[in-house]
Amino acid sequence: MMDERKKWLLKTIIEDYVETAEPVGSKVLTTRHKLDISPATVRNDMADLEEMGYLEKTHASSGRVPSDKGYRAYIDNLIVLEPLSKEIKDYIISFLSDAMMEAKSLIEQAAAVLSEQSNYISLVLTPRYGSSSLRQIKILQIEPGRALIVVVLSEGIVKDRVVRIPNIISDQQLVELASAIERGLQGKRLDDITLVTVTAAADGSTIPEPLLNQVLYEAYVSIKQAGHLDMYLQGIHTLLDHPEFHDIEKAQRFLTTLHKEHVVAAYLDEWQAQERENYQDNVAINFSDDNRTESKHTADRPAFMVRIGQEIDLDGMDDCSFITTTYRIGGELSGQICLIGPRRMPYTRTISQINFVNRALTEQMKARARYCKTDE
Amino acid sequence: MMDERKKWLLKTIIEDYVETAEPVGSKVLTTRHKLDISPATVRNDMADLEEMGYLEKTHASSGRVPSDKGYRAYIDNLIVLEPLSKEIKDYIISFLSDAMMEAKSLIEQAAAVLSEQSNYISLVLTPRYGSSSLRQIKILQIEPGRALIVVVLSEGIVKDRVVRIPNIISDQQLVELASAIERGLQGKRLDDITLVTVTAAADGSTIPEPLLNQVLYEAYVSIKQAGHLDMYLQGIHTLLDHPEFHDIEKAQRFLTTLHKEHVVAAYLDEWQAQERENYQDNVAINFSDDNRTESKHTADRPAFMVRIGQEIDLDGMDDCSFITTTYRIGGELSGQICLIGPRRMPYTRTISQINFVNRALTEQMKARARYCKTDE
DNA sequence: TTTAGCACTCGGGAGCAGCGAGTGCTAAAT
DNA sequence: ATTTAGCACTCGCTGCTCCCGAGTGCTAAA
Repeated sequence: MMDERKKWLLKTIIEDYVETAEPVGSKVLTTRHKLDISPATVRNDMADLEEMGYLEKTHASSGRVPSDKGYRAYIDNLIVLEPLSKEIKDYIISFLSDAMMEAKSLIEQAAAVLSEQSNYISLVLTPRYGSSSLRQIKILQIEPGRALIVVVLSEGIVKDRVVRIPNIISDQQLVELASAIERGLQGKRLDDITLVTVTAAADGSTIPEPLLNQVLYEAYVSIKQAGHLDMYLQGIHTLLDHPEFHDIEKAQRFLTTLHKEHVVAAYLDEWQAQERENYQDNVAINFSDDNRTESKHTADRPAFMVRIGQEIDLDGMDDCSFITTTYRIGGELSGQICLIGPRRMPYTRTISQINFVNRALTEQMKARARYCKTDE
Repeated sequence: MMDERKKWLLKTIIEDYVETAEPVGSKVLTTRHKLDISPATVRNDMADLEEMGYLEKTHASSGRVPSDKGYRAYIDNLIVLEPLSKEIKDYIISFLSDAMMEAKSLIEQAAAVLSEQSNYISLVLTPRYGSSSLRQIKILQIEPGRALIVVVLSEGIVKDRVVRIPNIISDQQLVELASAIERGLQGKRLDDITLVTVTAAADGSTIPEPLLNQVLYEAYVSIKQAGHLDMYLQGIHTLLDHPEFHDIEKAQRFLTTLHKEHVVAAYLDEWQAQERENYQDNVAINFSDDNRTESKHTADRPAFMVRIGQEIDLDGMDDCSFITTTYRIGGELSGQICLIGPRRMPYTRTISQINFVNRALTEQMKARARYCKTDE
């Protein structure tokens, strides 16, 4: 059914289309690649590929354009990733190393560099820290009536927020309260901490009852919020660089959906959960179909997922592609890196980029851990 | 030269154009507003207004469109602001009151609500805190090798960052170091603090020399960064709602410039400085030209500035308008609220909105201060 | 000073023709 | 059994013309 030549054709058609953004026809294809078969032969194969659902026509007598299914086959079976150049790799690494210097977090920088390199929109989700545990909690009085609550998780993640507190509590009382809570809850999983647990831990505080409750509530919320997932979005300005968004309506719907950040984040999060279940089935095997397939990185390449077109059911994003990879911090915790662009995307390049950013990010995290832990 | 009727005409033409986005012609104008003068008369006046530079034609036989100068005259002399409805006001206020509850800062929320209400892009700059003074500095060890440095300014502004430190310093040493610095620098203006001052304040620490220097440097940077201006941008997704950006090239250039956030921020910041100098001259007097001018708010209305079209020299923004107002925190410190949209903008509405957000923001700041200070 | 009347301008949409890149199909060639 | 040449056909795009309508400026009368 799907012989080697057809596979090669499909791959080539997709790559040509990605490059030119024009439907590709039989004639052009043969000349462009100096094929030793005639356009007519190509036409026959194309007709077959179309019947199998890998290609589509934009109108009755136009060239072919890949369908969702075509892209899917390409990604799953045909693609040959090309390694990034040394310069690019070094650039990405140095970009992330600088992150410690600046106020921006490593994760934020990862989103920035990915978007910059790919010229698409990037989106990085932090892990949900629910299964992580509490290491420290501090309450600093900023001024009478306001305090900064700092929560440190076992992975060294720091989150803080400014809260209102009753304005007649002394610095000393707050410090004592915080250490009581810390002692009581240290090592507990975030998910297992409740307002009741917090209150219990604070037993013995010298702060009078009603005032205490307010502070405890804020502490509780801070701990809970520390477990929430954050999201960094970068590169919206690249949107109009891609002809598929020159249709204003489309671009508008896209932006509107993207603006509802939590919707997109929730969507990605859910996916990740699903994906982890089916993981066993999806062991993608790159069956090579020509001898250009020298460089395979199956070993050290982080797993990536691609969602194409209709597979995405967010309004206004049904002719986009999402490329996502999962990065890990320590054992349990994982977050996601995501690249959003039109379906017509140079996957060989973008996948390499997202994979490398993933590797570099993970590397930096480890390096940080190593630096901090002293041993190992 | 510019009699009452011409003024009224100019005002009406601008308001019609703003509403319809179509060049306005003499016929339409007379019927739409049931004028008791004929189209021919209107045409004569329009010709005059054009000659004076207030109106333009898009082509030889088209209706008129306001020029930069026309908008300027409108803003300076003709506009009659309309107060916001009670509902809207309440909504804005409640939106900002909630800010304390969420992680987002008041200022970030102000940007969000302004953009949401106006459906334009909003941008809020925090003050530069250089002239503000240091109230607290704390250094919390997160784990060996990493610390959180918290800086609190006299206005109750809190900023913090995670830094690397040598990993053999004890918690106790850090606490002592921080209080030494705090004692030494408390009440000093941020601008007056240098690495030398910080080092001097830390004299007597038990941390050995080379390690100490690293920490001091980070503390110094944290203090300096606390003085920097931050910027919150909201509402990019509204861009394509406005027909003037349906030209892809234009929208693209706009986004590219906006992406260089620091450029825009610097630009606004510079303006503010300039504007403050010429402040005396600019005392805009609304000379009323018809008796609809019942509701003037000259008294309690915060000053706003509008920059129109060519007056803005940022690439890709030369047919936009910037509306800015300055909000104050306490005495010296002031930040900016800015609304960016196309020149054709319902100024009566947007100016009221930005003014009200300014008032509400200032109010919230005061309320917070009052709550914290207890007295007053 | 205002207005009616008129000739003129220009953008934009509708209708139409021709081009070109593409197709599918058939029949001959390998 | 494939592959290929040949051919008729399709359809989007471009450019052309034509016309409409909303708008103008100018002139002469009110």
